[in-house]
Amino acid sequence: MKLNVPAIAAEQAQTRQQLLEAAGEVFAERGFRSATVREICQRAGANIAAVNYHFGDKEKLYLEVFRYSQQKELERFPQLRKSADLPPEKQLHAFISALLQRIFNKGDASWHGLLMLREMTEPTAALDFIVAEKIRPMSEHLWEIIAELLGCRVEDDRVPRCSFSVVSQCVFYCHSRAVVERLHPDQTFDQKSLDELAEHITKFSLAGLKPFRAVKK
Amino acid sequence: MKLNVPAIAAEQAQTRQQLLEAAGEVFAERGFRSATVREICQRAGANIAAVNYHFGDKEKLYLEVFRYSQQKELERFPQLRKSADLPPEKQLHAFISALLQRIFNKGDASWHGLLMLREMTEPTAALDFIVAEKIRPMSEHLWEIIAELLGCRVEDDRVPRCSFSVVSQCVFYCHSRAVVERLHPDQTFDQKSLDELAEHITKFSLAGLKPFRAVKK
Amino acid sequence: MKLNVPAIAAEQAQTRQQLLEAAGEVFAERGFRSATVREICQRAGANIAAVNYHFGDKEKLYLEVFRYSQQKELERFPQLRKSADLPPEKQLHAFISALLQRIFNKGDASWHGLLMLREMTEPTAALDFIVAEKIRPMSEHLWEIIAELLGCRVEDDRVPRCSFSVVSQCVFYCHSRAVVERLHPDQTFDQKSLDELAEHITKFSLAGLKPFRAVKK
Amino acid sequence: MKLNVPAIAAEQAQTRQQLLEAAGEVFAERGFRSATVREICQRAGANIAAVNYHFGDKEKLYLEVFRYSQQKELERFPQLRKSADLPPEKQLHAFISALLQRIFNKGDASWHGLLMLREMTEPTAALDFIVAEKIRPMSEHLWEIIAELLGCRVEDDRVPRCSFSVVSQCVFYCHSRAVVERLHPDQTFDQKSLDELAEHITKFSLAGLKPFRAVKK
DNA sequence: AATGAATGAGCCTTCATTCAT
DNA sequence: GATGAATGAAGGCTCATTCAT
Repeated sequence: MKLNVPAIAAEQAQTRQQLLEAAGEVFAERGFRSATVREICQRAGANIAAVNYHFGDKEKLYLEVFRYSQQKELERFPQLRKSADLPPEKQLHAFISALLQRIFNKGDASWHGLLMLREMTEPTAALDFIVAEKIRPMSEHLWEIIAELLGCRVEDDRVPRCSFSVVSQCVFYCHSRAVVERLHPDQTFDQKSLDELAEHITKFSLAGLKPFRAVKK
Repeated sequence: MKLNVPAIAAEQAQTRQQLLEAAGEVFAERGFRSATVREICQRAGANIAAVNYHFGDKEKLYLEVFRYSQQKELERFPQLRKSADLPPEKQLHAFISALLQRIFNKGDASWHGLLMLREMTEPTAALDFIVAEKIRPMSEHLWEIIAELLGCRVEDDRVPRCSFSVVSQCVFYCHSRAVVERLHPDQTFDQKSLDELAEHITKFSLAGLKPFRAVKK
Repeated sequence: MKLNVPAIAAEQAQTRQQLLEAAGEVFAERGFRSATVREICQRAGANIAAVNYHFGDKEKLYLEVFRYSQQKELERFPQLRKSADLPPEKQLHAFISALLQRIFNKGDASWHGLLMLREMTEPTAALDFIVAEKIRPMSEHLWEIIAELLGCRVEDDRVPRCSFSVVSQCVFYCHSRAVVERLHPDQTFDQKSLDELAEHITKFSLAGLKPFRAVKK
Repeated sequence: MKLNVPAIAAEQAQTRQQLLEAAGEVFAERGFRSATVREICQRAGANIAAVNYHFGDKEKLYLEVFRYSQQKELERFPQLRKSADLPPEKQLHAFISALLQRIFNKGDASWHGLLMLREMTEPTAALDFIVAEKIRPMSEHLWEIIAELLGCRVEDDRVPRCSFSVVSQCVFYCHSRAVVERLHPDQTFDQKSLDELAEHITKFSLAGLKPFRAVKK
């Protein structure tokens, strides 16, 4: 009968996780303000008071959702690592592919990107967390690839600008998805399309970088 | 006593416009849900019942704001027109410059872009209107430029993809502004920076387009 | 038809007053925390949102109730004034009588005293207001009477102590009423009893003051 | 295993007492409604369900607190007894001193008086208990002293009135403490002040009783 | 026996909307 | 036509209480 303690702990953890998942969905769908604690609890199959019990209040739950999202993403997509043995062109293609995969990541975690998008429009404390834990590491990885392609140091002024030119082409399909779908209703985002898209962005970017190359290294 | 009727009508029109301006600001700042009718009416110096009186309800006001925004923008930025006499490289640069200008458009109409951004995250009927009236015309203009640069027909599959690659670099600084400011706190968006940015994007894009050029067509 | 403006103003004022009266009763009966805005609005025949509309929130209403109470009391009991032509013994009797009248003041204002009693047990900002506006003026009036009876200056140390001895006998029947009623269930507080009580307290106090008289003036 | 049962029983009794002490404090500080079961259990170092487990519900705990308070007070202050060998003047002084001591009783039991004060404003069943167990015995003791001083029978009408006049001067400093502190911020209630106060009240009362003395009876 | 996760009623407050004037 | 007092639904949050363990 001593076993019931871990059982209870597990049950509590389960309720907590269900709340986090439900909150992720609802916050992504409706935004922080429009999301109601009631709906979150209903979707999580929990009582109306569950949010306050487990997280204190709606705002703390919101922050916790981002922490949870980041943790889940780390589990699903082990950190992109610079593989020094690959040529930088291949590394760029790998980076672009991976970023698109994350963005169009379907399934039970599809709200992660939407939440981030909402933070862009109306930043809260959560954005600082995202930038520090997720965006900056990815960004620095890209800088190294770009610097190598340009034949310059990572600190060079051209690096961030060119990085933005690359990244922007990827996140565009996340941020402007609603517009893209209206302009090209037949556009899909299945795995095949994603591969083609990665191909296109890599090709465009590698060529785009050329005029910025250092004359001499 | 009948003489004051036109005066009253003018006053009413003024109240209407003040409501639209105030609503634009407040909707942009807070989003549809968080914006309160009270604040809009206060900023417009109008009665709390003014919104319902002039527009029926909050939602109809929201749609009306976009119509008003589009109309105002047409007045301020006469439609970008393809100037067939310029070489396509110059036309691309002009397009990019103009788009950045619109996006970072300061002044009393600075809420137009923010409102559009909000529509990306949470599309409403307003987005259909924006796409039809604003984005599609601009998009088609860009397609023509790109098609000419690629030496292919406007209907070619490469055209929209390459267009997205160009446009994405511009709107990135709008959509991801909050992130950019956190990654590079010293980045400003004054006129000089905007010109340099247009220069960079044009250079990157012209080079990026090269490998997509039709060998012969 | 221009007359409707004052009519509306009057109606609003009436709702406000009904809310204040209802709030006074409910706060007195239940205390600040236990009192519910719902009950206050119901008793006032107003909507649940009326309190927030007229007073901002529950706390501001609470403070306003005290201001209202003080104003009402001033209307009903014109300020006790030292009538220098009466001998101090008569003045003391008049003071005690008036204080008892106030305390046992029946009718639609019977909650005033109860509210004050609650402030004794759990002081809020309202008590500072009461002391400044109501208690201190009365207190200073009594000091003058006592000083004259003792044949000393108002600043003398004996004055406040003896004043407390007098006042305490009056307010006792307010503060400890619940106990008094349990110890002597047949005790009533009608006008006749109040007169007898005033008689008793005056007699007791005048005699009690004697040993504190200044030997020489 | 059976051997730990008494140990457990002792532990349970200790938890019960800690709950009573904590409840006394919290009820005194916040009042019945504002006091939360959570805080009581936390202060007692007990589980949140402890109150319901040990006392049934919050209200039963409240009543139990008074029973506990009375029992504790009996232990600390052995019943004031009429010492027939002392002259009544000394007895009155002793009574007043003892009452003031109880009222300003500092230390870990300082909430007893506060709780009683709360019962004055909003009597519950607890007040009946207090009156029967605590106030009536003290009251009857005072009546005997007063009757002796007045030279009349205990049943005489003057006795309760004069008793109230004496008692009121003592409890005043408890009930109106918040006001006294605002009118005379420099007033303290240390032992020395209490002795002086007892002196004053005795002097005032003995003199105040004089005109009520039976001429002959 | 004792725990603490979970419950649901109820509180204060906000807000778009209505309606008498 | 235009106002603003009033409405009532709904939201976040608190709390005593319960119940499976």
